[in-house]
Amino acid sequence: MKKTTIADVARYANVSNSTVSQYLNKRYEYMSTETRKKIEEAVEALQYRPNLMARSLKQKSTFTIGIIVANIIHDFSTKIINALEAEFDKKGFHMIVCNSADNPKKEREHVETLLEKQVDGLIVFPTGENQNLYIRLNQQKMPIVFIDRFIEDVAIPAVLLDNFSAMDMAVEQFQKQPLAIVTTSLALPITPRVERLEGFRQALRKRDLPIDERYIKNGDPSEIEEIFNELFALEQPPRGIIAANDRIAQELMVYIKKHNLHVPDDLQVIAVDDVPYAKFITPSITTLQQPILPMAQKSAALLLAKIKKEQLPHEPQLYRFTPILMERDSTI
Amino acid sequence: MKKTTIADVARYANVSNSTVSQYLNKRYEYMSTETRKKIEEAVEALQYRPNLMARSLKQKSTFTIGIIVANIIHDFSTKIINALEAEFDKKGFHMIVCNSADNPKKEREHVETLLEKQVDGLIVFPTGENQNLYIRLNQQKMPIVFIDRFIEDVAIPAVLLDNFSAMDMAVEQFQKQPLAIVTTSLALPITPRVERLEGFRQALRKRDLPIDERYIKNGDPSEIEEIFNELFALEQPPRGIIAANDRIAQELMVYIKKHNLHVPDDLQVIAVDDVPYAKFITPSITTLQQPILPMAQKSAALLLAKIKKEQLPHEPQLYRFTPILMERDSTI
DNA sequence: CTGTTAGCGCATTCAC
DNA sequence: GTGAATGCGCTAACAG
Repeated sequence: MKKTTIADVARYANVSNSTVSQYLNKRYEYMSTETRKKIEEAVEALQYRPNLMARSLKQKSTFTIGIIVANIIHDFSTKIINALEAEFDKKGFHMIVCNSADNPKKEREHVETLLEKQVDGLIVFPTGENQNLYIRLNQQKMPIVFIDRFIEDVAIPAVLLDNFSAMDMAVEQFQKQPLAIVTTSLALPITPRVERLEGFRQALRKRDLPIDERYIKNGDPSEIEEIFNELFALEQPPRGIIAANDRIAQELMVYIKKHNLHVPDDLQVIAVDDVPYAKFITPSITTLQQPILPMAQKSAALLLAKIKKEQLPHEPQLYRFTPILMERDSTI
Repeated sequence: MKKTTIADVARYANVSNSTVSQYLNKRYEYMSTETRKKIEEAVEALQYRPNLMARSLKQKSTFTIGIIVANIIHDFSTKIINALEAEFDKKGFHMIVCNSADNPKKEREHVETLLEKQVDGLIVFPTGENQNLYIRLNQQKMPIVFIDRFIEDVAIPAVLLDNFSAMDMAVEQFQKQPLAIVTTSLALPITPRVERLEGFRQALRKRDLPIDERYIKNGDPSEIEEIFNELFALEQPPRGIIAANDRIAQELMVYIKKHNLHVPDDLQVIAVDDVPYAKFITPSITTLQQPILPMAQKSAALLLAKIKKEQLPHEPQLYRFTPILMERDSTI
């Protein structure tokens, strides 16, 4: 019942604890082939498993990293988690996954507990509200990488979509006006939401199209249907609409079906995030796919470099990834 | 740079380590309000954070549990992970999430490392291949709960769908014959796949319908298109088809669009797992929704009970959950 | 109420 | 080559 320890193995093999420790760390030069064999047998016989916590306590490294996603409900979050898991698994790291649910307090608490658990590094989708916390951690050289979002004036690298190019690419696809964009709530200044709306405005400006804030909307999922109602009650209903993320895209699909809107003739549609149904729904939906795998790989690589203290001298703060346009029937 | 420890706090506050430890564990009865205040200040001034690993080493409990999903690619897995995260978060537990990718060797390795990291318990989607491992762990009283699948002759509770009722409900919905079912690869005897095919056979038998194995198929995602080709090349193509999980459902949707099959007139469709697009695609798809939240709650509760040694005397081994039928246009 | 002591399981000098 | 001693940071008796 009681766990077998290194001492049990040592006793069984008739050697000292430290020799067993050497063996476990594969420093075989420090022992005879004979003792090595004895220890091998003892480990097998006793079904010995080292206690990595005790080891970590000594070595100050746990081979586990903390992930804090802002909202596990988004498709993008789960896809990133999956990709990160694959990356870190290759390097022998485990991930503790937490959800801040876009709640800065929960975010802070998770960060603290994760640090108390001595994780080697942190990957977080920041809510945007804990600047001081991150500034402090950064000073303490805690390895951190942001994904999807960043915090102004905090020198922590962030991996995210090039939201401005994305919106430019989107606007470029539409043939008719007016254009609208809808995203989830801006109650917090969340990077992709802010940037996508701003990118939308820039793309219109660049083309000398009028910017009318009545066509630039945001709201909680529960309010989205009402938002669409308002949009389509305007004297000039939108002829093209950008769903700024997968949640909005889904609401839009429901709305389109319910009100029997004709895509793309009456309304053209582009969704950010390559939702799985985009290609087989009728009509198929044009999307801006985030390059999940490269983004996850970059994040993992950045974090691992920091953990190994391979700090690049002048590392950029923002790593922006260009989306992949999947042209389909909703923008023909 | 060096982490501040309990000793630093003790020195700063002019008390002993153990008094600080008492304070940290909120055993305030054992100290004067004065010293309590002093320690409070010291903790604040030094920005002290306890090292939970050191604590765990002593107390033999880490408040982290290991999750091993068989295939993170399935919608069901990520939904369960999300629900579990919420449950365990409530109780102050963290989760280390691993993916075995349906590879028994990876599964075993993850189990071992997780144990070495001293997780308090394990929730796993077993591949089905490591009976001996689980039997051993169960003897050692390691708290474990299976989800979605179980292993024969291993006394570990499993939370899963009532696949037999599910198939009966599905068959009941169809109005025309012949009926077919397709699931992912049976290279490994994975519970839901085996049970859904068997449940399908039972449902046919019960209704005195012929059982023709040519209509009961399985294969890797890459082979699915070919499987549909075979199915629809039969002298009597299926008039109703069950997609036994979300991956198959997606392949089926693509196939239907590509070959312009008419649902539900030519072909009726039911999918297991309530895929997000089911309600807004045209025609909408009838699904058998797995009750994710109750399943996650049950699993978490079972595991936590085991961890707290509240072992029920005669706990059942299998907790089967009835699916929720979402009747939509694909089976009208 | 507070301090002393002795581990938790392992790694690492440093003598032998 | 091998072992005894020390400490990682914290908790838990047990004295005082």
